[in-house]
Amino acid sequence: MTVLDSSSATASSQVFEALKRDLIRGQFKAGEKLAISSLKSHYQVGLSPLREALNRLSAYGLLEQVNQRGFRVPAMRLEELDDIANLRSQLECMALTQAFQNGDAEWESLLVAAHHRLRRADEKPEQIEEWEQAHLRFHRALLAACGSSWLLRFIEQLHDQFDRYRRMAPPNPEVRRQLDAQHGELVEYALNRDISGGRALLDDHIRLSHDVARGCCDV
Amino acid sequence: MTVLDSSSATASSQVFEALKRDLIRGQFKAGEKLAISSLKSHYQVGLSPLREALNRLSAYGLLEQVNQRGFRVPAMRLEELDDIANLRSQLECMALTQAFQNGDAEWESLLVAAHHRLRRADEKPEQIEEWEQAHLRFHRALLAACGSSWLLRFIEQLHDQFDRYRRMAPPNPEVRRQLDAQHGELVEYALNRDISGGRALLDDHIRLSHDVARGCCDV
DNA sequence: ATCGATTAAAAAATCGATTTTATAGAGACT
DNA sequence: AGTCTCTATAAAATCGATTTTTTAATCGAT
Repeated sequence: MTVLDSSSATASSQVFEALKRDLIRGQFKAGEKLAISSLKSHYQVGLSPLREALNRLSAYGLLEQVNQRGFRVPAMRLEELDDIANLRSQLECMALTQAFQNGDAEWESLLVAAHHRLRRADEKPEQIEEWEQAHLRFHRALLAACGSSWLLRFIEQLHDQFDRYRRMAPPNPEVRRQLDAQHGELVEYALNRDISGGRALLDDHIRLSHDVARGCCDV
Repeated sequence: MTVLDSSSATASSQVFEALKRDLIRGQFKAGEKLAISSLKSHYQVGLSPLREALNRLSAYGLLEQVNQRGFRVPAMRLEELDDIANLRSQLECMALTQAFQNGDAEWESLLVAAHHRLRRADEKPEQIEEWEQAHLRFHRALLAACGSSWLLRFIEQLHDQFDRYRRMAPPNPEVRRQLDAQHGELVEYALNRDISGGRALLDDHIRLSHDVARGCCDV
């Protein structure tokens, strides 16, 4: 049973966030059909806010809705992973270029701060969720200054999709070490405004995760 | 009062489609707060399917939801129009390249067919909606063979956003003539697999609509 | 045994009513 | 007059029950 906080947010948006997290974490089996009544008791909400959350999640692409047949978790397809990784790489390199061109001192300091928090989160390997959040925020901070809110929106969406695949892979300390090193290098490139270096590294960074995820995506 | 058809689609998805169309058509004032009860009577549906549709539309970006304060139509901002047009241009050129590389005979014939329907729709100027639909389908057909479903998804979303601005502009026969000519040329480039020519033209095509829309977007 | 139709059960979708929250307006005070 | 609080109203969000549709099981026929 997941307890929802009692902030001013509506029940609907709380379930949305909780369900989104769980879908990306892989708490549901790929291709599985969601049993609404069990979700109701699991997340402790009524039918209306739950259905509203499910509708938002299907518009976002983390669920599929079939008319009169409810909601299902999208299947994992190798072809789709490749599509997501490839497009993510292209869009993020595009954003990186603009961010390196437009970024100001404020952007730099937020990026350095996000990187610091990521390194700190790295120290406690037992709390994956904290690291995941710090990781997402780091990548957000890297591109935040790109100046295009629609580009950032699509990148965020692809990142969530990508993570759904990436998080299927078992933890690999060696890969993790490499990825962490790349995060540090990305900050260096950002501060030096080295666009071509940054693009190449970001591309490698995504490719490395992609290759790992690829190994766990059957069919 | 909008009458909904009686197909097998759920009330929820029918309102979604109808509302989406009306939002893009500019039937609601930009920045306006939606009065749920009046929507209920206008679209002749109950509260639940209506709210589900509104939730999907905000996840899609055609509405904004504020906690405990309902749904509102996003404001029109010149800055956002520029962002949308610019990103749309980049993503569509990316897709065009891939479509021209991957497209087969089936793609060619569907494109030619879509173009034909667009020209036919052009003949009856009184029925804007038919032309709009044919126009959307033509642009879909042009890029359909790009091979990336996520890229197509984002392009569709941007196209809808763009149209919300474009359709504010009053009809301009001269511009329309130019755009129509470009559609024909795009087909030519597609059949010849002329990627650089196609990209340049598609870029011009979007820029032309962008310039027109820009004139009607105050602030 | 397989296919098709019929029906019972389960699940999805929708409705109407209730609860909660925001908003606007009246009155009291500075 | 302006600001504050309180209250009445309106709107949003949620709940519980009903309706509709799908799914699964049963029976009969080929």
